[in-house]
Amino acid sequence: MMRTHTCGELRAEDIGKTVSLTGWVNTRREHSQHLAFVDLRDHTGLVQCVVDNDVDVRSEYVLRITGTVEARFEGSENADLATGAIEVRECTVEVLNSATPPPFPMDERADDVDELIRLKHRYIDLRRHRMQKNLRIRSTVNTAIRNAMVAQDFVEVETPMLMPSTPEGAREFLVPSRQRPGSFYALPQSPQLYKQLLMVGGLDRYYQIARCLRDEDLRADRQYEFMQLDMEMSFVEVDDVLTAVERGVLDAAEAVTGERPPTIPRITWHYAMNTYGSDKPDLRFGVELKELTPIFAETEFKAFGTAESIKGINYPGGAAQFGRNKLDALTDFAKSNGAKGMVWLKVTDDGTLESPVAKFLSDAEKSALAAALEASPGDLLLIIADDWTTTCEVLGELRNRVARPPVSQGPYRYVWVVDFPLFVGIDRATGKPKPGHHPFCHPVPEDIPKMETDPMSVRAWAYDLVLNGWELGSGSIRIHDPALQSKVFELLGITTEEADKRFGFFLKPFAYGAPPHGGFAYGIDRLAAILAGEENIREVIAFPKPQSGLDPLTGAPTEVGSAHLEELGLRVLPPTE
RNA sequence: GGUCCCGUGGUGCAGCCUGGAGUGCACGCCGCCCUGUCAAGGCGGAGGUCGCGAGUUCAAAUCUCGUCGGGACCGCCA
Repeated sequence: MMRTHTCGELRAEDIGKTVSLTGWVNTRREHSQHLAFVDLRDHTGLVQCVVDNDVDVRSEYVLRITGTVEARFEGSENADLATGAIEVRECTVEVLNSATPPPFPMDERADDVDELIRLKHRYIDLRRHRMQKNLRIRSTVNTAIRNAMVAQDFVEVETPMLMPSTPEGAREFLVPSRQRPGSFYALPQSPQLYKQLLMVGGLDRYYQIARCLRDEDLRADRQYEFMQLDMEMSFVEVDDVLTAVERGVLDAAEAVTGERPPTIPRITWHYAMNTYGSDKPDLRFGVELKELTPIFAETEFKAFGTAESIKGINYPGGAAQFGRNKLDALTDFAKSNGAKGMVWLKVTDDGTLESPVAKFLSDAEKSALAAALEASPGDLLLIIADDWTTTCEVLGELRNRVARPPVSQGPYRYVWVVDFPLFVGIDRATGKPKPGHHPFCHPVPEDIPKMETDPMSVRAWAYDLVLNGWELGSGSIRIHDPALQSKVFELLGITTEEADKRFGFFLKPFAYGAPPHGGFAYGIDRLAAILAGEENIREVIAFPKPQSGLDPLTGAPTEVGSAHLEELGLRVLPPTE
């Protein structure tokens, strides 16, 4: 090694040692012809080196410094630096490489720099403490998860990146075949199909930190490529899967923060919707949805009189921060989310309710309403009256809008949402129900008799893991019984021929003895981002892409030559108007 | 496909509403000075297609339209 120590590790105990350090010039403070201070930086931190100023040493020069560790002069210690008690003196400086000045500051001021500039120069941005910390947190998360899976007898198996195109779900990236021009592989949206085949193959417990690719529009929590902890288990029930996943995510949180979150609570999908208005509820704050429908059973207020479901939330102390403009904006927000309208009430200092609709409500209704929402002076009450789904969903959006802290702000509140509905909504084209999770998801057995009579009420053995209001992942127990699978296909309006065509390579193996099995997959980028205190997964990805999907560093995607295209049997169409 | 916000020396901002010479601030950069600094300090200097293109105007960083780029969100992500 060119160094004897790293920059950030030197302490008072090292005084007297002759050391060689390597790193980048973080800052240089020059005092005269023969005195300058160089803060040398590597991945472990900074250390101050006292150097002779006749060496030309500038920002981001790559140096090897050999010198002696000495205590700093009394009064000149730096408590902000881990190495602040010491400095390296009598330095011999070797310039290993010079550097042009970086395009942005290397300290936290660069957090405000246009992200595109950071991405164009990502190799410099990565030197910064924030990125070093984030990528190491991510590595810690990966390691903790791997260890947890291995400790539970999971076998790591890699699955193909080149697979057949399947029309379901997210838009795929396609890879043209050279040997079969006109035919294409698809890059995996997830290893879903393969992992179930591994169960048929008797692997018993499979896991993989898998790269998944989806050609959908990018967001703060979405990239074209992302990593999932993907797992599948045989001969299990829901509880077994949740327990196995839980160990990994709790280990990861503990490894990063030093604190183990409590056992993850489990709530049903219906409870989540009814209480938080979301299937990915953020449990870090209250502001729960309260049932108000019975209070207005006899009301003369028309907007409430005809509604199937009336619910409200109380944002404590919110009256003062919501003036008329903000309340109008909230109302518009509620409408844009599908509500017919929104009723707001402010609790005044004497406990009366101030609202444009107050005059339509009886005293009894008002006091029952205040009691149900536990209203105190200064509170802001928001009420939605609509069908149950709309009421819950809109109030859930309002709850997040007014009261939700940033996702990265602790504490970490994991929650399992279980018993998702088997079907969600009706496909307009076919008139048939749409699968809530995917078409191989096992119904809750006691609900199977209702599949024909009341399909929308059938629950599934499907579950999501949520952290601070972000969906980390989802999974289910799969159907292993061909008869039950046929029945589900039938309800979905998928004929036997269609099923064979679309899922044949996947379904046929199930005839050869498929074990009951189930699994889960969760996003490592999202988990790492939250544990790193970031609100954007790009901050925990070494080389992410911006919203356009164009890589500002490499220029990808690029055009390719006609010979290359011809070999693949491809011709590019002129741009459409 | 849609809504909203942003684009001014290398970086971050102000200027724009109410048009009048590329005006200002901080950091960085270059040079000089300085023997104990901590994002050192002092003095001096360089550095600009105000994203791009039209339009209005005697005159556009500023007003209008378009376009490109970035961000947040909706659609989309079984």
